[in-house]
Amino acid sequence: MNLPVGVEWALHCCLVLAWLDDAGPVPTSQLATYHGLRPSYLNKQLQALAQAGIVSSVAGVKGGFQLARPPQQIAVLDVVEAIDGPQEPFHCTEIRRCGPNTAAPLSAFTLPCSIAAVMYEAGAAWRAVLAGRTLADIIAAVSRNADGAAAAARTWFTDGQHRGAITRPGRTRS
Amino acid sequence: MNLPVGVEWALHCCLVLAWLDDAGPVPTSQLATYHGLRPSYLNKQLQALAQAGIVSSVAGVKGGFQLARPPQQIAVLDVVEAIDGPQEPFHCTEIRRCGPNTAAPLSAFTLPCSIAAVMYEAGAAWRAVLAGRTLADIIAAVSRNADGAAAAARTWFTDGQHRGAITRPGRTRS
DNA sequence: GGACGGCTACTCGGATATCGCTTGTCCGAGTAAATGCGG
DNA sequence: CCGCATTTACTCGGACAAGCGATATCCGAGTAGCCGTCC
Repeated sequence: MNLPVGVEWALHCCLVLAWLDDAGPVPTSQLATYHGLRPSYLNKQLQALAQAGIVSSVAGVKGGFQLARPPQQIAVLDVVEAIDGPQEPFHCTEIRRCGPNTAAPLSAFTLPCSIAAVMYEAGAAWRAVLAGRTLADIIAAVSRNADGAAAAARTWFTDGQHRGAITRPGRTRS
Repeated sequence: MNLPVGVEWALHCCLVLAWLDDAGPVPTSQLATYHGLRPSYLNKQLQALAQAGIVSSVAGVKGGFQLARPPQQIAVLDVVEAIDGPQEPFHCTEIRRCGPNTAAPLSAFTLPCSIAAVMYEAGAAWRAVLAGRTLADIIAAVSRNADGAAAAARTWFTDGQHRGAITRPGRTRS
């Protein structure tokens, strides 16, 4: 029950891309430098986002990624499922049918497994929260909590500061 | 974002143990045969349940496992966390502080990351559903959907049928 | 001076290695029942 | 026949491997800007 690290990376990148919406495409290298992440692996996450239609990629020398939809139309769930996949956390393998009950009539199993039903209900609650929060909500929350963040990011990116790439160690989880 | 298979196994075993509450301890081998599971690996899951205080183990020749609490006091969340661990699905690594913002004053980050807040909220919703459903609820649901299941299990276990262990292939996910 | 063709540098995109964690297995410590023996 | 010590078989408990997915990296295809040349 661990979400891939790429989910966090993708969400933060989407937030930055929303802040820089009108500034043209942003390349992976700048996003990686800004967040202190490895460009190679971040590239993979952004590819997944592009394949899901959340961001659009433009090739070429001034290329990069930009949001494909306005932030109000990007749910957090969209980003999570783009990286992690749309599968349920819990998979029912119908073990209630694997023991001596194999001989039982098939009609006894028309209704779903009650255990799986509870787990699916929990998964639905999880997705409901993520589906109800959009990128616009996060933007609003950040502007409430740390108002200067958006402006600072815009300044950093538009001024093209590439100095001092602060890399963080890979694979070591604090 | 995948729950270990052991979660499903543990929940089904708890259900059976609840049905056989007054019949004394049930050994791993019988639980494995009944569900068509590998005894060695199931033993590991039951150990985790015992360590969490959900089931109590009795050693010896007629030993096995039995529920340590009445089913009304065993939430589904207890079983899930006993197997999967109590950790959040999402881990905030504070990447907002890793880029050029490293130089920013610490006071700018007193409030939690808005992205992490949404993810934590989703995790809380997930746990809330699992915490609100107890083993007794599942028993009630099964008796509604498949009334004969409990009685059939009781008969199978008390009659001591060990014949024909139906094993299911490991690692192959249908 | 303006337009065009070629070049270059930078970007995304996917194919390719590596590591940790879940999965899977095994054997030893411990215990309670069963058994044989003595009273 | 009853009580007790020994044996025995069965249980849990934890230590020990294997496989797969997440993590991490690299290089090739493609494109847009730039530069030199020609008209």
